[in-house]
Amino acid sequence: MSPSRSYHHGDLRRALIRAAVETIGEVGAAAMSVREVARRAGVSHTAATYHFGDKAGLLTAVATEGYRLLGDALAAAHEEHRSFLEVGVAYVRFAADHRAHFEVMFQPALYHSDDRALQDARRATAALLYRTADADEDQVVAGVAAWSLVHGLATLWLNGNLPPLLGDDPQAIARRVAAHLRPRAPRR
Amino acid sequence: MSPSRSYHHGDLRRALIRAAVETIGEVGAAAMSVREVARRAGVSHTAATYHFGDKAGLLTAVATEGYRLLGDALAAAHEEHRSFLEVGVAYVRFAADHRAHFEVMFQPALYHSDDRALQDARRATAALLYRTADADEDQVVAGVAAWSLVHGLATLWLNGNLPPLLGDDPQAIARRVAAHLRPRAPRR
DNA sequence: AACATTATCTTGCCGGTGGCAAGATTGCAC
DNA sequence: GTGCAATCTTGCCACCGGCAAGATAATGTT
Repeated sequence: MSPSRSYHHGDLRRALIRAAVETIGEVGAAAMSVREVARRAGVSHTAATYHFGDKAGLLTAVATEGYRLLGDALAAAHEEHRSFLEVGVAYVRFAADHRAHFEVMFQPALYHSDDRALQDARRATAALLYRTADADEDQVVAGVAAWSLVHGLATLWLNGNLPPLLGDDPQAIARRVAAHLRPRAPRR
Repeated sequence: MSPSRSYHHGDLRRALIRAAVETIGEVGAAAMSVREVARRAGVSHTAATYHFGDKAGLLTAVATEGYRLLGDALAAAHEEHRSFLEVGVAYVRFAADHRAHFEVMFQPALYHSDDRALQDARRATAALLYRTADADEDQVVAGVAAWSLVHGLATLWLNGNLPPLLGDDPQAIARRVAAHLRPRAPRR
């Protein structure tokens, strides 16, 4: 169960990602240092470099995990409510519950955006947002509009650019705001 | 007119902001270093510290300038077209034309968000987005929806998260996407 | 005109950071 | 149990941000 204390540590890779997420949650992605992350995992900083190549590699792993988690959350919301709006709400909730992941995911300059695993995870999640299966361009535009709305709302909320008047519950705000999207041929 | 070559440099402050914007445009806000910016201005790095206090102070100046420029752009668009949609388009255009400013503005962790001049500029610009003069909460929500949409679109476009299918002209995309906002009591 | 004061910029220094090279330790294959 | 590969550490380097002290130049005072 817990191979924490041992010889070669067990699975440092996962522990480092955990520590990185934790650190980013406290000091922000820009201020995160590999050395600090390694310190939290009780390990030398070059151990991290060994597993991830470099700092950007570590952040690539964080972003990849983020896209997978987001995909899971969106799929679950869709499964449970069969509501496009609730998928949007789930998006905002994800941003609020996983600030660190979210922050990294949308700063591609911080990681290796050409990484294979990352691209796969990103593509899979994007497919959930604008159902790209049907090639109808108008539907893609509608999907982009929906994604833009919830993404913009999430980021503005995260960095405190929303008027305090609206309260501090991101999900409630999301429902009110998303209602301003013109409903358009929901399923095909 | 150009006091560029002289004794104490003339107006280093403006030159440093220029250099910072230029550097950020090339390497991103996170990778910008005060030393590099100072180098481009032909000056020691502590000269920058003298004018801005610290690195965050320099970025505060960049963000402040950004909010002012954005406010001007939005006001001009409103003045010219009297169209709410065109204000949104202007927002996206600003993000595309001033990537560096935009990138800094919406990463408050990078600068001193409690700075007076910054708050003033930010407040003034925000007032243009959801006309906060009328206290009607529903109108504020409508404004937040509009801002969220264009802000999300701008950021997604900036970091390459839009489907290539839509082309590469941010303004054209903005017009199509913004059309999905439910039109709501435009003027008071 | 001489001097003091202030604003502006430089040099020198410090701890911290990311990355590399070399080496130590440990698990595994056979 | 011996060789081999994986994993981690130590030692090093250049760069970074920030501080203290000092140099230089503009301005004000008389």
